[in-house]
Amino acid sequence: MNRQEQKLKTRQNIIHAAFSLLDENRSLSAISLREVAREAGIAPTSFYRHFKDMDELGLTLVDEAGLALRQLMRQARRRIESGGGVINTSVDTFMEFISGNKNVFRLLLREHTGTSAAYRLAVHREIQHFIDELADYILEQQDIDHKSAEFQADAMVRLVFSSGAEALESDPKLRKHIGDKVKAQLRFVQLGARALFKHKS
Amino acid sequence: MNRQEQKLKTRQNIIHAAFSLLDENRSLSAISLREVAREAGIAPTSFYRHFKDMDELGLTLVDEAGLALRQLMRQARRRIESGGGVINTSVDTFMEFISGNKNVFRLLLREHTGTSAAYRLAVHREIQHFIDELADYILEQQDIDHKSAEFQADAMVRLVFSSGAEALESDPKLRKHIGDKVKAQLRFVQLGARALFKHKS
DNA sequence: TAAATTAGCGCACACTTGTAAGCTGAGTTG
DNA sequence: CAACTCAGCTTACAAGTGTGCGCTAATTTA
Repeated sequence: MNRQEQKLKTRQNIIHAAFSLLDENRSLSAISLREVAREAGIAPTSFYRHFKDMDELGLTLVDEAGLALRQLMRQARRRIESGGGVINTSVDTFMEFISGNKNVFRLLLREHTGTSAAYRLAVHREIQHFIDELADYILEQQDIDHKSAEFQADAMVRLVFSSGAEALESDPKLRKHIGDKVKAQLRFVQLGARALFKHKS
Repeated sequence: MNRQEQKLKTRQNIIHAAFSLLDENRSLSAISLREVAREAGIAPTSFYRHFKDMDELGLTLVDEAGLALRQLMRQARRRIESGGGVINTSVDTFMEFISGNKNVFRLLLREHTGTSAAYRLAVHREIQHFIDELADYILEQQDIDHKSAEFQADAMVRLVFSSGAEALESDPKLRKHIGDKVKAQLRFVQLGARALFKHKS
Protein backbone atom coordinates (compact mmCIF):
# COMPACT_ATOMS: atom_id res chain seq x y z
CA MET A 1 0.00 0.00 0.00
CA ASN A 2 1.17 3.46 -1.02
CA ARG A 3 1.95 6.16 1.44
CA GLN A 4 -0.75 8.30 -0.17
CA GLU A 5 -3.23 5.45 -0.12
CA GLN A 6 -2.51 4.75 3.52
CA LYS A 7 -2.99 8.39 4.44
CA LEU A 8 -6.25 8.60 2.51
CA LYS A 9 -7.49 5.47 4.24
CA THR A 10 -6.71 6.87 7.68
CA ARG A 11 -8.52 10.06 6.71
CA GLN A 12 -11.57 8.03 5.75
CA ASN A 13 -11.28 6.16 9.03
CA ILE A 14 -11.40 9.46 10.90
CA ILE A 15 -14.44 10.62 8.94
CA HIS A 16 -16.19 7.32 9.44
CA ALA A 17 -15.33 7.32 13.14
CA ALA A 18 -16.76 10.81 13.52
CA PHE A 19 -20.03 9.89 11.79
CA SER A 20 -20.38 6.81 13.97
CA LEU A 21 -20.01 8.95 17.10
CA LEU A 22 -22.78 11.29 15.92
CA ASP A 23 -25.58 9.08 17.23
CA GLU A 24 -28.81 10.33 18.75
CA ASN A 25 -27.02 11.79 21.75
CA ARG A 26 -24.09 13.71 20.32
CA SER A 27 -23.46 16.72 18.15
CA LEU A 28 -20.26 17.89 16.53
CA SER A 29 -19.51 20.19 19.43
CA ALA A 30 -19.95 17.28 21.82
CA ILE A 31 -17.45 14.89 20.31
CA SER A 32 -13.84 15.41 21.23
CA LEU A 33 -10.72 15.10 19.18
CA ARG A 34 -9.49 12.34 21.48
CA GLU A 35 -12.69 10.37 21.09
CA VAL A 36 -12.55 10.53 17.32
CA ALA A 37 -8.90 9.49 17.38
CA ARG A 38 -9.67 6.60 19.73
CA GLU A 39 -12.51 5.41 17.49
CA ALA A 40 -10.35 5.75 14.39
CA GLY A 41 -7.55 3.80 16.02
CA ILE A 42 -4.88 6.48 16.01
CA ALA A 43 -3.13 8.59 18.63
CA PRO A 44 -4.81 11.90 19.50
CA THR A 45 -1.96 13.94 18.14
CA SER A 46 -1.91 12.07 14.83
CA PHE A 47 -5.27 13.66 14.11
CA TYR A 48 -3.42 16.85 13.23
CA ARG A 49 -1.71 15.14 10.30
CA HIS A 50 -5.12 15.13 8.59
CA PHE A 51 -7.14 18.07 9.88
CA LYS A 52 -6.16 21.45 11.27
CA ASP A 53 -8.68 21.04 14.09
CA MET A 54 -12.13 19.64 14.84
CA ASP A 55 -13.81 22.52 13.00
CA GLU A 56 -12.17 21.52 9.76
CA LEU A 57 -13.33 17.95 10.24
CA GLY A 58 -16.83 19.21 11.00
CA LEU A 59 -17.04 21.23 7.80
CA THR A 60 -15.81 18.21 5.87
CA LEU A 61 -18.61 16.13 7.36
CA VAL A 62 -21.22 18.74 6.43
CA ASP A 63 -19.90 18.75 2.87
CA GLU A 64 -20.12 14.97 2.66
CA ALA A 65 -23.65 15.05 4.01
CA GLY A 66 -24.66 17.70 1.48
CA LEU A 67 -23.17 15.60 -1.30
CA ALA A 68 -25.21 12.60 -0.17
CA LEU A 69 -28.33 14.75 -0.30
CA ARG A 70 -27.69 15.89 -3.84
CA GLN A 71 -27.14 12.30 -4.93
CA LEU A 72 -30.45 11.50 -3.32
CA MET A 73 -32.20 14.08 -5.46
CA ARG A 74 -30.80 12.61 -8.63
CA GLN A 75 -32.06 9.22 -7.57
CA ALA A 76 -35.50 10.70 -6.88
CA ARG A 77 -35.64 12.28 -10.34
CA ARG A 78 -34.79 8.96 -11.94
CA ARG A 79 -37.63 7.36 -10.03
CA ILE A 80 -40.11 10.05 -11.01
CA GLU A 81 -39.44 9.43 -14.70
CA SER A 82 -40.56 5.84 -14.26
CA GLY A 83 -43.89 7.03 -12.83
CA GLY A 84 -45.41 7.29 -9.36
CA GLY A 85 -46.03 11.02 -8.91
CA VAL A 86 -43.58 13.73 -7.93
CA ILE A 87 -44.67 14.21 -4.34
CA ASN A 88 -45.07 10.54 -3.51
CA THR A 89 -41.77 9.56 -5.05
CA SER A 90 -39.82 12.43 -3.53
CA VAL A 91 -41.13 11.92 -0.02
CA ASP A 92 -40.62 8.16 -0.17
CA THR A 93 -37.08 8.64 -1.39
CA PHE A 94 -36.38 11.15 1.33
CA MET A 95 -37.77 8.92 4.06
CA GLU A 96 -35.72 6.00 2.82
CA PHE A 97 -32.62 8.14 2.94
CA ILE A 98 -33.34 9.12 6.52
CA SER A 99 -33.84 5.51 7.56
CA GLY A 100 -30.66 4.37 5.89
CA ASN A 101 -28.41 7.32 6.78
CA LYS A 102 -29.64 8.39 10.17
CA ASN A 103 -26.41 9.93 11.35
CA VAL A 104 -25.90 11.86 8.13
CA PHE A 105 -29.33 13.46 8.31
CA ARG A 106 -28.95 14.01 12.04
CA LEU A 107 -25.76 15.93 11.41
CA LEU A 108 -27.52 18.34 9.05
CA LEU A 109 -30.52 18.75 11.30
CA ARG A 110 -28.55 19.34 14.43
CA GLU A 111 -25.93 21.66 13.05
CA HIS A 112 -28.60 23.64 11.20
CA THR A 113 -29.69 25.04 14.56
CA GLY A 114 -26.46 24.26 16.36
CA THR A 115 -23.98 26.34 18.30
CA SER A 116 -21.45 27.00 15.57
CA ALA A 117 -22.17 29.86 13.17
CA ALA A 118 -19.83 28.30 10.61
CA TYR A 119 -21.69 24.98 10.65
CA ARG A 120 -25.06 26.72 10.55
CA LEU A 121 -24.00 28.62 7.48
CA ALA A 122 -22.59 25.52 5.79
CA VAL A 123 -25.80 23.56 6.35
CA HIS A 124 -27.88 26.54 5.29
CA ARG A 125 -26.01 26.61 2.00
CA GLU A 126 -26.63 22.91 1.39
CA ILE A 127 -30.34 23.29 2.07
CA GLN A 128 -30.50 26.35 -0.17
CA HIS A 129 -29.05 24.25 -3.00
CA PHE A 130 -31.80 21.79 -2.34
CA ILE A 131 -34.46 24.53 -2.49
CA ASP A 132 -33.02 26.12 -5.63
CA GLU A 133 -32.98 22.86 -7.56
CA LEU A 134 -36.56 22.12 -6.52
CA ALA A 135 -37.63 25.64 -7.55
CA ASP A 136 -36.09 25.12 -10.99
CA TYR A 137 -37.93 21.85 -11.34
CA ILE A 138 -41.24 23.47 -10.35
CA LEU A 139 -40.70 26.27 -12.86
CA GLU A 140 -40.22 23.68 -15.58
CA GLN A 141 -43.29 21.70 -14.64
CA GLN A 142 -45.85 24.31 -13.66
CA ASP A 143 -47.28 27.45 -15.19
CA ILE A 144 -46.27 29.67 -12.31
CA ASP A 145 -44.19 32.80 -11.76
CA HIS A 146 -40.64 32.75 -10.44
CA LYS A 147 -41.33 34.05 -6.96
CA SER A 148 -44.19 31.64 -6.36
CA ALA A 149 -42.05 28.74 -7.42
CA GLU A 150 -39.37 29.88 -4.99
CA PHE A 151 -41.79 30.26 -2.09
CA GLN A 152 -43.39 26.94 -2.92
CA ALA A 153 -40.07 25.11 -3.02
CA ASP A 154 -38.96 26.82 0.18
CA ALA A 155 -42.12 25.76 2.00
CA MET A 156 -41.88 22.20 0.70
CA VAL A 157 -38.29 21.72 1.75
CA ARG A 158 -38.99 23.16 5.19
CA LEU A 159 -41.93 20.79 5.66
CA VAL A 160 -39.97 17.77 4.51
CA PHE A 161 -36.98 18.53 6.69
CA SER A 162 -39.12 19.26 9.70
CA SER A 163 -41.09 16.04 9.28
CA GLY A 164 -37.87 14.19 8.61
CA ALA A 165 -36.65 15.27 12.01
CA GLU A 166 -39.72 13.73 13.56
CA ALA A 167 -39.46 10.57 11.49
CA LEU A 168 -35.83 10.14 12.42
CA GLU A 169 -36.58 9.06 15.98
CA SER A 170 -39.80 7.16 15.21
CA ASP A 171 -40.56 3.49 14.55
CA PRO A 172 -41.46 2.42 10.97
CA LYS A 173 -45.20 2.47 11.61
CA LEU A 174 -45.22 6.05 12.84
CA ARG A 175 -42.78 6.94 10.08
CA LYS A 176 -45.34 5.80 7.51
CA HIS A 177 -47.93 8.04 9.12
CA ILE A 178 -45.57 11.00 9.09
CA GLY A 179 -44.88 10.36 5.41
CA ASP A 180 -48.60 10.41 4.57
CA LYS A 181 -49.06 13.60 6.54
CA VAL A 182 -46.26 15.48 4.82
CA LYS A 183 -47.49 14.32 1.41
CA ALA A 184 -50.89 15.83 2.13
CA GLN A 185 -49.24 19.02 3.35
CA LEU A 186 -47.14 19.29 0.20
CA ARG A 187 -50.32 18.98 -1.85
CA PHE A 188 -51.81 21.83 0.16
CA VAL A 189 -48.82 23.99 -0.70
CA GLN A 190 -48.78 22.98 -4.36
CA LEU A 191 -52.47 23.66 -4.85
CA GLY A 192 -52.37 26.91 -2.91
CA ALA A 193 -49.42 28.21 -4.88
CA ARG A 194 -51.09 27.36 -8.18
CA ALA A 195 -54.34 29.00 -7.16
CA LEU A 196 -52.76 32.23 -5.95
CA PHE A 197 -50.31 32.74 -8.81
CA LYS A 198 -51.50 31.18 -11.98
CA HIS A 199 -49.44 32.81 -14.71
CA LYS A 200 -45.77 33.02 -15.44
CA SER A 201 -44.41 36.57 -15.22
CA MET B 1 -36.19 38.90 53.76
CA ASN B 2 -37.49 35.43 54.56
CA ARG B 3 -35.44 32.31 54.21
CA GLN B 4 -37.95 31.06 51.63
CA GLU B 5 -37.92 34.33 49.76
CA GLN B 6 -34.14 34.35 49.72
CA LYS B 7 -34.03 30.82 48.39
CA LEU B 8 -36.59 31.59 45.69
CA LYS B 9 -34.61 34.62 44.65
CA THR B 10 -31.41 32.60 44.33
CA ARG B 11 -33.32 30.05 42.28
CA GLN B 12 -34.49 32.80 39.95
CA ASN B 13 -30.91 34.06 39.76
CA ILE B 14 -29.79 30.63 38.62
CA ILE B 15 -32.52 30.44 35.98
CA HIS B 16 -31.77 33.93 34.75
CA ALA B 17 -28.05 33.18 34.67
CA ALA B 18 -28.65 30.05 32.61
CA PHE B 19 -30.80 31.90 30.06
CA SER B 20 -28.19 34.60 29.73
CA LEU B 21 -25.55 31.99 28.95
CA LEU B 22 -27.69 30.48 26.19
CA ASP B 23 -26.58 32.95 23.54
CA GLU B 24 -26.03 32.16 19.88
CA ASN B 25 -23.07 29.94 20.64
CA ARG B 26 -24.21 27.71 23.49
CA SER B 27 -26.76 25.01 24.09
CA LEU B 28 -27.91 23.48 27.35
CA SER B 29 -25.42 20.67 27.01
CA ALA B 30 -22.64 23.20 26.49
CA ILE B 31 -23.08 25.24 29.65
CA SER B 32 -21.53 23.84 32.79
CA LEU B 33 -22.79 23.80 36.32
CA ARG B 34 -19.80 25.84 37.41
CA GLU B 35 -20.45 28.48 34.79
CA VAL B 36 -24.07 28.86 35.79
CA ALA B 37 -23.07 29.09 39.44
CA ARG B 38 -20.42 31.71 38.64
CA GLU B 39 -22.93 33.79 36.65
CA ALA B 40 -25.52 33.45 39.42
CA GLY B 41 -23.01 34.51 42.03
CA ILE B 42 -22.97 31.35 44.15
CA ALA B 43 -20.50 28.56 44.81
CA PRO B 44 -20.67 25.57 42.44
CA THR B 45 -21.78 23.23 45.18
CA SER B 46 -24.59 25.52 46.30
CA PHE B 47 -26.26 24.79 42.99
CA TYR B 48 -27.33 21.43 44.41
CA ARG B 49 -29.45 23.12 47.06
CA HIS B 50 -31.79 24.17 44.24
CA PHE B 51 -31.56 21.57 41.47
CA LYS B 52 -30.70 17.88 41.49
CA ASP B 53 -28.44 18.39 38.48
CA MET B 54 -28.17 20.35 35.23
CA ASP B 55 -30.86 18.21 33.58
CA GLU B 56 -33.41 19.32 36.12
CA LEU B 57 -32.48 22.93 35.48
CA GLY B 58 -32.74 22.34 31.73
CA LEU B 59 -36.25 20.93 31.96
CA THR B 60 -37.24 23.89 34.10
CA LEU B 61 -35.99 26.25 31.41
CA VAL B 62 -37.93 24.41 28.70
CA ASP B 63 -41.06 24.68 30.80
CA GLU B 64 -40.57 28.40 31.25
CA ALA B 65 -40.01 28.84 27.53
CA GLY B 66 -43.19 26.89 26.74
CA LEU B 67 -45.12 29.05 29.15
CA ALA B 68 -43.87 32.18 27.41
CA LEU B 69 -45.05 30.76 24.08
CA ARG B 70 -48.53 30.09 25.36
CA GLN B 71 -48.76 33.62 26.71
CA LEU B 72 -47.74 34.79 23.26
CA MET B 73 -50.66 32.97 21.68
CA ARG B 74 -53.12 34.63 24.02
CA GLN B 75 -51.69 37.98 23.06
CA ALA B 76 -52.03 37.12 19.36
CA ARG B 77 -55.69 36.17 19.79
CA ARG B 78 -56.38 39.45 21.50
CA ARG B 79 -54.81 41.29 18.58
CA ILE B 80 -56.78 39.33 16.00
CA GLU B 81 -60.08 40.38 17.59
CA SER B 82 -59.15 44.00 16.98
CA GLY B 83 -58.69 43.28 13.25
CA GLY B 84 -55.74 42.78 10.93
CA GLY B 85 -56.14 39.24 9.64
CA VAL B 86 -55.25 35.97 11.32
CA ILE B 87 -52.13 35.17 9.38
CA ASN B 88 -50.69 38.67 9.40
CA THR B 89 -51.31 39.18 13.08
CA SER B 90 -50.01 35.78 14.13
CA VAL B 91 -46.81 36.00 12.14
CA ASP B 92 -46.13 39.56 13.26
CA THR B 93 -46.68 38.57 16.89
CA PHE B 94 -44.42 35.59 16.51
CA MET B 95 -41.65 37.60 14.90
CA GLU B 96 -41.86 40.22 17.63
CA PHE B 97 -41.52 37.49 20.22
CA ILE B 98 -38.44 36.13 18.54
CA SER B 99 -36.83 39.56 18.41
CA GLY B 100 -37.59 40.28 22.04
CA ASN B 101 -36.84 36.86 23.51
CA LYS B 102 -34.03 35.54 21.40
CA ASN B 103 -32.57 33.22 23.96
CA VAL B 104 -35.93 31.75 24.89
CA PHE B 105 -36.77 30.89 21.29
CA ARG B 106 -33.23 29.68 20.71
CA LEU B 107 -33.55 27.29 23.59
CA LEU B 108 -36.66 25.68 22.10
CA LEU B 109 -35.21 25.58 18.61
CA ARG B 110 -31.91 24.10 19.65
CA GLU B 111 -33.15 21.55 22.11
CA HIS B 112 -35.87 20.46 19.69
CA THR B 113 -33.15 18.79 17.62
CA GLY B 114 -30.63 18.63 20.43
CA THR B 115 -28.67 15.81 22.00
CA SER B 116 -30.90 15.07 24.98
CA ALA B 117 -33.91 12.83 24.39
CA ALA B 118 -35.58 14.27 27.49
CA TYR B 119 -35.25 17.84 26.21
CA ARG B 120 -36.39 16.86 22.72
CA LEU B 121 -39.50 15.28 24.17
CA ALA B 122 -40.20 18.26 26.41
CA VAL B 123 -39.93 20.72 23.51
CA HIS B 124 -41.96 18.43 21.27
CA ARG B 125 -44.76 18.51 23.85
CA GLU B 126 -44.72 22.29 23.98
CA ILE B 127 -44.90 22.57 20.19
CA GLN B 128 -47.69 20.00 20.06
CA HIS B 129 -49.69 22.18 22.47
CA PHE B 130 -49.13 25.00 20.05
CA ILE B 131 -50.33 22.90 17.10
CA ASP B 132 -53.39 21.57 18.95
CA GLU B 133 -54.58 25.01 19.95
CA LEU B 134 -54.16 26.27 16.39
CA ALA B 135 -56.05 23.24 15.04
CA ASP B 136 -58.95 23.98 17.41
CA TYR B 137 -59.00 27.57 16.25
CA ILE B 138 -59.03 26.51 12.58
CA LEU B 139 -61.88 24.07 13.22
CA GLU B 140 -63.88 26.90 14.73
CA GLN B 141 -63.21 29.28 11.87
CA GLN B 142 -63.30 27.10 8.78
CA ASP B 143 -65.66 24.58 7.24
CA ILE B 144 -63.13 21.78 7.20
CA ASP B 145 -62.83 18.24 8.58
CA HIS B 146 -60.85 17.41 11.68
CA LYS B 147 -57.88 15.74 10.02
CA SER B 148 -57.40 18.54 7.50
CA ALA B 149 -57.43 21.10 10.27
CA GLU B 150 -54.79 19.10 12.11
CA PHE B 151 -52.57 18.76 9.04
CA GLN B 152 -53.03 22.42 8.23
CA ALA B 153 -52.12 23.54 11.73
CA ASP B 154 -49.15 21.17 11.78
CA ALA B 155 -47.82 22.54 8.49
CA MET B 156 -48.31 26.13 9.58
CA VAL B 157 -46.50 25.72 12.87
CA ARG B 158 -43.62 23.92 11.17
CA LEU B 159 -43.29 26.71 8.62
CA VAL B 160 -43.42 29.44 11.25
CA PHE B 161 -40.87 27.75 13.50
CA SER B 162 -38.57 27.00 10.61
CA SER B 163 -38.72 30.57 9.34
CA GLY B 164 -38.36 31.82 12.89
CA ALA B 165 -35.06 30.00 13.09
CA GLU B 166 -33.88 31.87 10.03
CA ALA B 167 -35.19 35.19 11.28
CA LEU B 168 -33.47 34.73 14.62
CA GLU B 169 -30.02 35.37 13.23
CA SER B 170 -31.02 37.98 10.62
CA ASP B 171 -31.08 41.75 10.64
CA PRO B 172 -34.48 43.54 10.78
CA LYS B 173 -34.62 44.14 7.03
CA LEU B 174 -34.15 40.50 6.15
CA ARG B 175 -36.51 39.59 8.98
CA LYS B 176 -39.25 41.60 7.31
CA HIS B 177 -38.66 39.71 4.08
CA ILE B 178 -38.80 36.37 5.88
CA GLY B 179 -42.06 37.43 7.49
CA ASP B 180 -43.63 38.24 4.12
CA LYS B 181 -42.47 34.96 2.70
CA VAL B 182 -43.91 32.86 5.49
CA LYS B 183 -47.20 34.76 5.30
CA ALA B 184 -47.50 33.86 1.62
CA GLN B 185 -46.63 30.25 2.41
CA LEU B 186 -49.27 30.07 5.12
CA ARG B 187 -51.83 31.31 2.60
CA PHE B 188 -50.75 28.54 0.23
CA VAL B 189 -51.40 26.01 2.96
CA GLN B 190 -54.70 27.54 4.01
CA LEU B 191 -56.04 27.70 0.47
CA GLY B 192 -54.82 24.23 -0.41
CA ALA B 193 -56.37 22.68 2.67
CA ARG B 194 -59.69 24.36 1.98
CA ALA B 195 -59.68 23.25 -1.63
CA LEU B 196 -58.81 19.63 -0.92
CA PHE B 197 -61.19 19.06 2.01
CA LYS B 198 -64.16 21.30 1.81
CA HIS B 199 -66.68 19.71 4.16
CA LYS B 200 -66.70 18.86 7.83
CA SER B 201 -66.93 15.12 8.47
C1' DT C 1 -33.14 30.91 74.90
C1' DA C 2 -31.69 26.44 73.41
C1' DA C 3 -31.92 23.19 69.60
C1' DA C 4 -32.52 22.12 64.90
C1' DT C 5 -32.41 23.18 60.15
C1' DT C 6 -30.27 24.59 55.99
C1' DA C 7 -28.25 27.90 52.23
C1' DG C 8 -23.96 28.57 50.95
C1' DC C 9 -18.84 27.87 51.08
C1' DG C 10 -13.90 25.89 50.70
C1' DC C 11 -11.26 22.09 49.79
C1' DA C 12 -10.11 17.98 47.43
C1' DC C 13 -10.22 14.30 44.06
C1' DA C 14 -10.32 11.82 39.88
C1' DC C 15 -11.24 12.73 35.05
C1' DT C 16 -11.22 14.55 30.38
C1' DT C 17 -9.85 17.93 27.41
C1' DG C 18 -6.54 20.24 23.53
C1' DT C 19 -2.08 20.38 22.09
C1' DA C 20 3.22 21.24 22.35
C1' DA C 21 7.79 18.71 21.91
C1' DG C 22 10.42 15.37 20.28
C1' DC C 23 11.17 10.41 18.66
C1' DT C 24 10.69 6.23 15.51
C1' DG C 25 10.37 3.68 11.55
C1' DA C 26 8.73 2.90 7.11
C1' DG C 27 8.19 4.74 2.39
C1' DT C 28 10.19 7.83 -1.24
C1' DT C 29 13.62 9.91 -3.91
C1' DG C 30 18.13 11.09 -5.95
C1' DC D 1 22.26 2.84 -0.70
C1' DA D 2 22.20 7.20 1.56
C1' DA D 3 19.38 11.14 2.56
C1' DC D 4 14.94 12.82 3.22
C1' DT D 5 10.04 12.97 4.30
C1' DC D 6 6.35 12.39 7.22
C1' DA D 7 2.36 9.43 9.49
C1' DG D 8 1.94 8.07 13.82
C1' DC D 9 3.57 7.51 18.59
C1' DT D 10 4.69 8.58 23.71
C1' DT D 11 5.01 11.80 27.19
C1' DA D 12 3.64 15.89 29.51
C1' DC D 13 1.04 19.93 31.06
C1' DA D 14 -2.35 23.32 32.27
C1' DA D 15 -7.14 24.06 32.36
C1' DG D 16 -11.75 22.85 33.20
C1' DT D 17 -15.22 19.50 34.76
C1' DG D 18 -18.85 17.15 38.37
C1' DT D 19 -19.37 16.23 42.91
C1' DG D 20 -18.37 14.19 47.88
C1' DC D 21 -17.26 15.88 52.55
C1' DG D 22 -17.49 18.71 56.28
C1' DC D 23 -17.86 23.53 58.12
C1' DT D 24 -20.13 28.10 59.16
C1' DA D 25 -23.55 31.21 60.20
C1' DA D 26 -28.02 32.66 60.06
C1' DT D 27 -32.86 31.68 60.29
C1' DT D 28 -36.68 28.89 62.14
C1' DT D 29 -38.80 26.17 65.58
C1' DA D 30 -39.89 24.44 70.22
